[in-house]
Parts: sequence; structure tokens; C-alpha cells
Amino acid sequence: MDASLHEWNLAPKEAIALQKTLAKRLETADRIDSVQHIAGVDIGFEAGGDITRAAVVVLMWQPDSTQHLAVVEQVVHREPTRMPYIPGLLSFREIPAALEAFAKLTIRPELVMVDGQGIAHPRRLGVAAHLGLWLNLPTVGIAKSRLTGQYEEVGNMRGDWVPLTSGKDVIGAVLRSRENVKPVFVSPGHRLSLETSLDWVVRCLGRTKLPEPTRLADRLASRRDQKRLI
DNA sequence: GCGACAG
DNA sequence: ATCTTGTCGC
Repeated sequence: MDASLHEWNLAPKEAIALQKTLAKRLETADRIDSVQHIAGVDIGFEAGGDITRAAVVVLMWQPDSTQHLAVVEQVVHREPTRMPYIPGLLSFREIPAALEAFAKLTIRPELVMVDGQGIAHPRRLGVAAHLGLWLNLPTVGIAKSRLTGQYEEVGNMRGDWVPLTSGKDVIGAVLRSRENVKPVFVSPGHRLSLETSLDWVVRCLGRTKLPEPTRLADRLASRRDQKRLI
């Protein structure tokens, strides 16, 4: 995509119209290269929300090792916050900073995991889907809570999941990533099917609720991590 | 008009 | 998201 054709500081009305247009460009089928590196993305805030902090962690996927994932690069980018949080328009607030962080990366991952929704969004363009279009990379969204969609109760065994639906459409999955813990909401972003999305999320699960790429990015983006470094 | 509402 | 200590439970 061409950055010059895209505005980030749009009024809600324009942003919503743009989402509807961009959603049509999403690829639903798998189009993913052999996975060597997986990136995790998350955004945090400082100074009462005035500063946006984008974190990207890249892990190497090593199927033959006991430790399937190993961190090989991590980047943090800070900048003044440009937009308030508006449900449904999260990507306009978070993606600009995320792109800056990606620009600092030396490795180009084959798969990207984002903290937030993929197509499980009112207009099918959650932050993971929107970022996927920008990066032209396969993306999957892992959210800690629901934005839209209906679902039945999910089993309590790790790996259990139920479809997240919107009318007749399946827009994601509610996945029990850890026993006795609230499930996560997995939805494909760009260039990924739901099945493949779930496969990778489950494969990247450690002992915690969030898959490693997102968990580590979360930690890096958090205010707490910043204190940790001092 | 009344709720719901990723981070 | 963030402000924040201890505390209940697997």
C-alpha cells in the first residue's frame, strides 16, 4: 500500500468509510511463506496517555528445538499520542506507531501476531487486519476481550475453542489458551484462514494465557517494563 | 432511544 | 490502556 494515500488523522466518519473500503482488500485464504520468524506487536501508553509506546518482538520459530521459540530482535518506538481511543477505530490510534517500530526492524517476519482483533470487528477491519494490509504480511489478532460477535461457552481444556460468529459468518474463535483462565479471542487478519490462525496461536502458547509473541510484546510495551529497565 | 464497546 | 498492594487460588 502507498502511505501517501492514507490519512491517519481522520474524523470518525471518514475513518469508518475507509475501513469499509480496506476490508474488501483483505485476503481470507492462506498466503504465507515458510515461517522462520514470528513477530508480536503491542502498544502501551505513558504519561497519562500522552505518549504512545509501540513494541515489536521477533521470535525465531525452531520446530526441532525443545524451546520452539527464541527472541532474536526487539524494538520499541515512542511518539506523542495522536488520537483518543474510540471503540472500532483502534487501528487509527495504534498503527502509526507500530509502523515506525517495524521500520526499525532488521528482520522481516513471515507471520505477525497483534494484540487486538483481526476481522472480528464491526466492519471486519480490526487492528490486526489493518496492519496486515499495511505490512503486506499474514497477521492474526489475539484479543483479551470481545469487541463484537456471539459465541457459546467454551470448554475448559487448553486448546478448546468455539466459533465467534456474526450472523451467518464465522469471524474468529474463542480459544481457551489456558485452563481456568478467561479465553482469548483469535481472529484472522490478512492472508490467513481461521484454521491456520488458530494453529499458530496454539503452537506459540507457553504456560500463559497469551501466545509468546504477543505476551513478550505486551511486556515490552508496558509501563512496568520501562520501570524494570531503570 | 437504550446498551455495548479491542486497547 | 492506565492508576495500584496485597491476596486468594491452582
